Amino acid sequence: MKNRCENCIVRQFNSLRAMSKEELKRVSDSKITRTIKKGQAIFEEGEKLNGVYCVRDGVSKLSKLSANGKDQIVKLASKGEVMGQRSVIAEESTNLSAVAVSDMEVCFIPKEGIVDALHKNPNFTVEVLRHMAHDLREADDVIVNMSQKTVKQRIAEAFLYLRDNFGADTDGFLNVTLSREDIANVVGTATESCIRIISEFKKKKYIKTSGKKIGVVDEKKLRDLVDGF
Amino acid sequence: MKNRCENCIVRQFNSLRAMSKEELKRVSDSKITRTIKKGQAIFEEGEKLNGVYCVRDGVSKLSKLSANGKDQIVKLASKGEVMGQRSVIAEESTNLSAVAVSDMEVCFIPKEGIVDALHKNPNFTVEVLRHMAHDLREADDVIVNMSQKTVKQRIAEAFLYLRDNFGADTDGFLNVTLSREDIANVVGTATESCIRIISEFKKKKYIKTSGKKIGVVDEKKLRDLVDGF
DNA sequence: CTGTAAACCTGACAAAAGTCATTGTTTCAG
DNA sequence: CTGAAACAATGACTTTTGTCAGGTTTACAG
Repeated sequence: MKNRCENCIVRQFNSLRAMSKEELKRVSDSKITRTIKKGQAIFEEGEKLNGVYCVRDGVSKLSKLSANGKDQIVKLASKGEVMGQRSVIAEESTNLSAVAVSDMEVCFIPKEGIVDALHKNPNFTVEVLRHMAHDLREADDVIVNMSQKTVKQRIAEAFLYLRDNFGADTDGFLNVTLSREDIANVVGTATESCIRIISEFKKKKYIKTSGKKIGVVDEKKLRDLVDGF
Repeated sequence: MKNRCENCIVRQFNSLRAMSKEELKRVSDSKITRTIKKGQAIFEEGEKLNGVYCVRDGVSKLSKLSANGKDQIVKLASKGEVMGQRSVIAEESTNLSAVAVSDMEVCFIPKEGIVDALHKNPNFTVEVLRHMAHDLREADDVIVNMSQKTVKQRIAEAFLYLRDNFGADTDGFLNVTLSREDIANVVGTATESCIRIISEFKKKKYIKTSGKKIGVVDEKKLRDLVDGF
């Protein structure tokens, strides 16, 4: 239980045996836990990170400011996910900001331990590499979705994605609660367009709402919409 | 001169000293050179690749078929670039098709040599990792562009990108010649919309054309357009 | 050369998405 | 409990983009 942070790293990098005992211990010893309130930033676009953040609890949005002043949310990170690896590995400043979408608990892991393990432990590095290759493939899929699908399709897909990745409570409402604006920023559209489409889905009984909570009602219909009927 | 293929690998992976002499020799010995005609496929989406392709000459488009039947071009690879690494590293089938945009010469490098070096040479692996982290960052930028910029902005940006990355001849015409349909598939729009915007740019003297060749005339105007005036 | 297929272009229209303005509804700090 | 601020919703309108249905030009195999 006390070593949940190790698990973050291990899960993210998908390689339990890739890090040696000493490496894990060292990483674990140097960690710092922090509590973050909803709406607070963990780091901002352009900062130099000297370590990675591992999510213990809550959800964070990773976004990038576009030229027209809108945020584009590129990823949502929840329990067990690591933020800031790219920056640490490439030794560049981050291209993304991380802001808490709910109250969070994160732990910070200084880069030294990670960089060291990367250079000394090929198996670990290969696992990280594999993970990144996979992420890159997913990024290609996102690019295709963004440029070929309509806003309606992207919103439908977002709800299915949220349910599959963050789950739903016993009443069928999504575990992550995003504002309409955040949803708009995930799919890359205007907030008003997003609201209108959500209303339409609600009217057609594809989804249900209760306050800010949203629940998937008709998965099949949403799926059909995404796939172009 | 005979070892230009080594250079491909080295340049792409950005690490001359990261591969040992023997490793380089082995990679170089096992290479196979192939000539590909314009329009021919090098590999297709879904195939399992048992090696990577390194571009010696010409340009290839890497694209993915979307649900609505349109191709989305995700990347253009030219001299010195490697195609198929992700697939080999992640041990997944490719998510992209590679088709020659001009007559090409590529060399094929079986995966064994690469996989072997990855496991045995941490420096090499770290370099590859770094390269991939960088690509992933670029992918984020593309996602933001695709979802926040208008078609007109994306087309203007595409011309600037093509000129900066593939250069222009003495008359100012781009070295890569893409059909209007290909350009449309790069920016993710309908061919007709693409043609209309190209005509508009020509009328406004932002670009010039001669047959299929396109040249950037007013870089500043294009830049301003991309940045939203 | 020359016919033909592919590529390019254009107009007319429809659909999708963005913008602006306004109002209703929550939320939550004090 | 309450009032301001943030969020959600909706109408009216414009702009952008896509689609269909023709045309014209260009490339090139035979």
